[in-house]
Amino acid sequence: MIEVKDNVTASKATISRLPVYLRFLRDKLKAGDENVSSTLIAEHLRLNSVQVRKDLALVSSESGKPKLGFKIKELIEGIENFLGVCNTHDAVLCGVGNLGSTLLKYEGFKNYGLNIVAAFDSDKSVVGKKINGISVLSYSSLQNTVKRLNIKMGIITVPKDAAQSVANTMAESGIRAIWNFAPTHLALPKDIAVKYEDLAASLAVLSKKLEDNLRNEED
Amino acid sequence: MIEVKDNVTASKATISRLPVYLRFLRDKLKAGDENVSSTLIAEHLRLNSVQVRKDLALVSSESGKPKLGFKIKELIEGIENFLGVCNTHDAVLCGVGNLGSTLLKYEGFKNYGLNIVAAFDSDKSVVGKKINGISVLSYSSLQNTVKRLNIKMGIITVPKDAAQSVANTMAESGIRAIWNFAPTHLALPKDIAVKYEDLAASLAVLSKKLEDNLRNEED
DNA sequence: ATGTAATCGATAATAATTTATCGATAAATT
DNA sequence: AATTTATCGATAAATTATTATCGATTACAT
Repeated sequence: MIEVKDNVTASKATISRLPVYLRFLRDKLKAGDENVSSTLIAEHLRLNSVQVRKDLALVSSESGKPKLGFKIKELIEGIENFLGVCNTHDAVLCGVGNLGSTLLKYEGFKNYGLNIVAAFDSDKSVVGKKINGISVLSYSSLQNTVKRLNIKMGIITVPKDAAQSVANTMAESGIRAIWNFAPTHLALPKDIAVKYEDLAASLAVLSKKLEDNLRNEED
Repeated sequence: MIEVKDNVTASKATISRLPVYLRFLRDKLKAGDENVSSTLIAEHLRLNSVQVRKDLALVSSESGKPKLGFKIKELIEGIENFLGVCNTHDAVLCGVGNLGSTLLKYEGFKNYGLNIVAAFDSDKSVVGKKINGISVLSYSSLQNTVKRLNIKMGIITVPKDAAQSVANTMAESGIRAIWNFAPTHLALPKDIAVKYEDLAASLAVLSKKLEDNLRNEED
């Protein structure tokens, strides 16, 4: 029986650190370790140990032991539970080009509670195919499928110019969360959650870090 | 002549918002608009208008005008300039699988100052090919190439288990910033900047938003 | 058994970020 | 020309996030 903490609010920053912990912990477990200290996690992940403890306190039901740290298994369960790895989200993907196909083939999502049930494209040459076991259907059937299966999450991997239109269709079909990989801004009602997968933004952050590092060395 | 603000420090949060502004502004410009207010940007991007003004003040040399807002062109120039879209970074990519190929084909990087000069893989069946004009070389030549061309940035798109080893090689070759798409944690010296492209983390954030939205509706 | 070192959790302090307020200004309107 | 309105920038306040401190606890070594 997994104990759940309810009414817990984690900041966006914490939430994005949790999968990082999860990864690290899974690696550690695989390596045969049973316990881990916040200090060790912090060192490896370049974080502050107090922060690590605070984050973990939010999601883990058991507390750590002095000198030993935390039980890795416990932590993993806690994080998985918090992130809802168990209560899986069904999703549809729209746009089976390079990126779309790549995502369909990506096995890692299952570990994080995402289940892509169907893909859509308007290009007849890909419709009817199966990628990694997921059928590619005609774009015209998106709306019906989403309604019928009561799907709440959509992934957009179409070209820039088509993205807004796809997003609108998804919204009309009842989708409430959109993961947008198209390099464009989407105008959508506020009750629809949107997450932009913005490679440019990531790159900007990395470039800045690099420049800062290089500059600091000169001085 | 582009005026540059120097010694400006933007927070990580600001830096990751800048590309978002940039995209939005480019869209607006394309749509024929000349001016834009912080209010409008904030509304569309779901931000606070004061925050938008502050962010823009960091990167833009001209100030906005009451009732009109900012000149879009000015803003674009300012952001591009700040993000170093001009001072391009050369980079190498390692791991020409699904994801690697997709990234090599992605044209958007050029708009953000990233220039992938070569790709590497240990699989002989892809070595020698060209993808989007970029040669795929043998992994064994990575170190020499990086040193010779004095490349500072590396992109890792190899499978999980190979990532650490590739990262080490890159570090030894003089690379100072690593963009890691492999779903694993990397242990690296602190003077090497690392940016994890963590789809799981994005997904976690989106899932949380979705759950919160759905929960709020029940009440 | 006793002491030592590592770690925890709680609380306090600090720092960073976001948001609110407000007077000033410039375009648009009357 | 005067008034209204939208917007700005600056400053202040509030919120949030991070880091430091410290007594308590527990395994491990002596």
